[in-house]
Amino acid sequence: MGIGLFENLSEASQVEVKSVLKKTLTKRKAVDVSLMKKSTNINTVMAGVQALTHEHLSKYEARCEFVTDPQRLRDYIESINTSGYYAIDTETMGLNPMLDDIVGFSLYTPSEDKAIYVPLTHIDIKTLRHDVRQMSKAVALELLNEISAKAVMHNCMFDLRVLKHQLGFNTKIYWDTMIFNKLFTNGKEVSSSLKNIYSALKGDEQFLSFDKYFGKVTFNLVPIQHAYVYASMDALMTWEIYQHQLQLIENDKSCDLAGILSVYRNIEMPICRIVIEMEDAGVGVDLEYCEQLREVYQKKIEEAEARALASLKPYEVEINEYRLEHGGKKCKLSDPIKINSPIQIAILLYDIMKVGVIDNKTPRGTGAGILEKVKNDFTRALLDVRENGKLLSTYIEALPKQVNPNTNRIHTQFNPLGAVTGRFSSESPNLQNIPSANKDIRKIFKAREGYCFISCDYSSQEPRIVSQLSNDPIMINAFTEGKDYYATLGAAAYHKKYEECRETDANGNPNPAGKKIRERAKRCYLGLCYGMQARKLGETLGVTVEEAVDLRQRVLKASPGLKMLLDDSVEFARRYGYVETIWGRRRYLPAMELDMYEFTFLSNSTEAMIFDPIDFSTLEMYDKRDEIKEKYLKRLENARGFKQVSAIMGEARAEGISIKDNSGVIAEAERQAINTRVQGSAADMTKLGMINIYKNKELRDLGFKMLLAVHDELIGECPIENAKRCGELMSECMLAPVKDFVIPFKCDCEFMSRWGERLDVA
DNA sequence: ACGCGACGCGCC
DNA sequence: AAAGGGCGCGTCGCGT
Repeated sequence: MGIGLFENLSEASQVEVKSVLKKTLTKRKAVDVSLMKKSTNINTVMAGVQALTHEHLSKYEARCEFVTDPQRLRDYIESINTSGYYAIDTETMGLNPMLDDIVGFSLYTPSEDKAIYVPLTHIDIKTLRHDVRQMSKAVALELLNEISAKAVMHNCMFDLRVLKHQLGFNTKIYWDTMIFNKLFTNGKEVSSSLKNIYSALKGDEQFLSFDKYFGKVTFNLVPIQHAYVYASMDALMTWEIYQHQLQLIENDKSCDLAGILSVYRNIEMPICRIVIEMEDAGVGVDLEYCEQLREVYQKKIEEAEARALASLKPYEVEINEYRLEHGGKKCKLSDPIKINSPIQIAILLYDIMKVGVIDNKTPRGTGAGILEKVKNDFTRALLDVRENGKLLSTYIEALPKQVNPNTNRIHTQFNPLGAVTGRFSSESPNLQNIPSANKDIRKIFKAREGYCFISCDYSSQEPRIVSQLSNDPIMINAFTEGKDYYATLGAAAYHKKYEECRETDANGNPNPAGKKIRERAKRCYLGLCYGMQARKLGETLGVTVEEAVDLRQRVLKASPGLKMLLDDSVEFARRYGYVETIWGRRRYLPAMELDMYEFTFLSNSTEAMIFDPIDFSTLEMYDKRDEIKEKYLKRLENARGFKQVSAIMGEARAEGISIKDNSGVIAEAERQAINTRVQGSAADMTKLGMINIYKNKELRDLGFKMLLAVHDELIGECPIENAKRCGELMSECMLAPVKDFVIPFKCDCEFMSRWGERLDVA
């Protein structure tokens, strides 16, 4: 198969190639690489790569070129500058843009016939040395710096950082085809990968992903003559997708897409460089403190584990009996017991202690809620093990592993479109779920010498958004008067005075009765926004379902605007198949367009008979299909309760009709419709706040740098002496996007030497 | 040995 | 009858 790339290699060289490959093979993830799976033979692996690239990509050779001659690149860049726009894409050793080296880059501009690939760091597998037939990084950088045209990329968050860190090329992004695609298809089940978008665009051909072609083989090992078409095509595809996206906007005569386009232009594109600066700035970590914490928490866990095992002593006989009955040594209940195994815990709880079913939904669940209800020595100890174990493995031990050795800081990746609602997600590590209740963990993060953290968060951001969206007089009043919103809501719901529903009385003394009402109003209100049902609300408040139902009715009556918001969101989503935020971000909700019940007439059903060409009586059967459907729909509509519904569905199935119940996914989409408008608008607001902060010259001059975004909270760093002023400016910038709202917004600032450790600044 | 889904749980 | 929105990650246990 193919030409053996290693045929001419000496034995010794083969061994060396193998070691190089082995390193890279263990680094990368593999996805279905059938040609490589079975064999570790290097010849086969590389021949597979070659065969695949040849099979799929050789037909594009005429549109691609690899460039090692500086003069050719210089000419190409002149072309780029003439046309004013170009697409650029990088190939790298991995997916970490700060640590993984660049292997080459590709360019395309429409005034040239071909897309080009510029190889930089490929290895010649014959000599196992740097391939001499490529351009040096320094020369490439010098030439790239001549570009004055606007750059189009697919996922610029990655390429911009690679170009900056691995090549020293600092450039700006003009258009990002991935961001555009994600925004315009948000919520639909489509992939935004370059190859998938392009394949959909072309319709007739599947363009394979990096993994499909190269699997675990890093790109520097792919010989340039096999690599360049793949790489060049990335730039070409990006360009064509860009053209298609321009067309999409051009054709939108009714301006249906104006809202999303505005989010694209005014939020998501500007946010890119801001987030890149945050990621590159990183955040400081106290490794010695981590080590101290590790010891403390390890002790805590050992102690709790010992307590858990000791509490099982009374069950020793039962446990041994269970093991004997269930496979002895192979029993799932291992010896010693694995305290972190939910399966083993379930056996202990339900089969040995026989605590009975606690939660009907998860009859053998071992979650914290269930353990708290069982409440014996064992579950108490287990909860301690869980809690401290989580803290140890997820934070105390994991965070130091993420420290970049070059900067001694953690450089999280923030994905601006990581959540469908428009929120950021954060990964490697996730800095948006660092424990706050626990007072130890956040202190792992410390400000630079002479600097302090400033944290500025929107005070009750989502309730204010709800009030803005619903235009409810009670809510507007509470916020404009600066009253406690939930106390106001509680007072309106229970026809009491506002003062009676506050957590404290006029003198600042605790007011338990008021606190209770306020708490109920709050839980109920938040529950409504999340689509929580009365049952669950009752559970979380510790009241009966009846009381919960009553509470909900009271709150909805007290706040008619909230009721309208809930109803309108669902109605809008049902009519249009999507919802929008205040700023025009859209989330499609395909489930809203489903029928409550879907009918499939199986082969043994009446429908099958219509295909019998001899028996004309089946024609009559065909006509009856809709009738049958109608009949079942009527019955399902009138059915009360799960039992009746499933009985009807069973009956239908006996008749050869399968009925799919979509009520679950539709209800889920309804909850999402409501929540997305609220959460998504909040996300837009925070992002706009970030953009304002970034644009503020005074903040920049004061040495302020943004570091983290945690949904409704922004955290930055600045010299301690400038902290106070920076806090004021931050707050101003964050509030600017909502200055015209009927609801006043508010931000709270905190200054910290470590995260979670307050600092007084003059 | 490794990928993957389920579970459980940290945050807003 | 039953249904809380949005994330990422560690562990387990299964499957290949």
